[in-house]
Amino acid sequence: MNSKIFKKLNRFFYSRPTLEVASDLIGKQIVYNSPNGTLSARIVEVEAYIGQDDPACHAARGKTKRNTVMFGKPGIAYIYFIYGMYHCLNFVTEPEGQPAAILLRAAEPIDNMDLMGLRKTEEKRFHLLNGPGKFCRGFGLTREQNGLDLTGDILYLQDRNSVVEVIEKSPRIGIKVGTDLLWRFYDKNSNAVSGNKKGLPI
DNA sequence: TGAATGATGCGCT
DNA sequence: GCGCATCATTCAT
Repeated sequence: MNSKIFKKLNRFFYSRPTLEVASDLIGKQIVYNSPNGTLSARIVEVEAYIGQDDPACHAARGKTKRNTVMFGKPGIAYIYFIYGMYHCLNFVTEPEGQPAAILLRAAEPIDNMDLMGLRKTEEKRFHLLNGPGKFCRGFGLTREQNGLDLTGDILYLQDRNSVVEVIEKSPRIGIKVGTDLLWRFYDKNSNAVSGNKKGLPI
């Protein structure tokens, strides 16, 4: 079976230093066995949010009901609701007790684009998942999936040995503090990076 | 074609 | 009440 040749990312992968994990995530495949079918995409853009000293991190002012999973074990999905209408998906990193996570900002659709497209039609291929809110909308992820274990069989990441020639770094997007840190990573050669107006036909 | 803005709900002070 | 790890649309240039 195909699943045998792809290695699912395990707990140890996520437990490492967040910036290492973030860089390694570019080119990996995210798979979601949703109620409507299996969706998958190639990750092309992420951002790191690390600990209590990062002013932009949700954990900067301590543990709250919302950010609890960030303080838990690595390899868990942290999903929050934002701007009254969007969701953002993060992967919890670092050993338990060290709050940190990686925001998934953009991906290239692989399997079941039509399912993603049913939620938002007339999209072009590389415009379907090119933003954190758009990714969750395309995949149908909401707070109901907050806390899902990424080492399980519902939502997980795997290594497809996808080639990434150039990983670019930049300041994180959409925040007002911590903008001096170059904690955004993206595949320079992808057309699905957020903010790219071009896009290509399906 | 770049900048400004409205939509919309919830977590946190 | 305020502000937010966003996005699509509108408006000005």
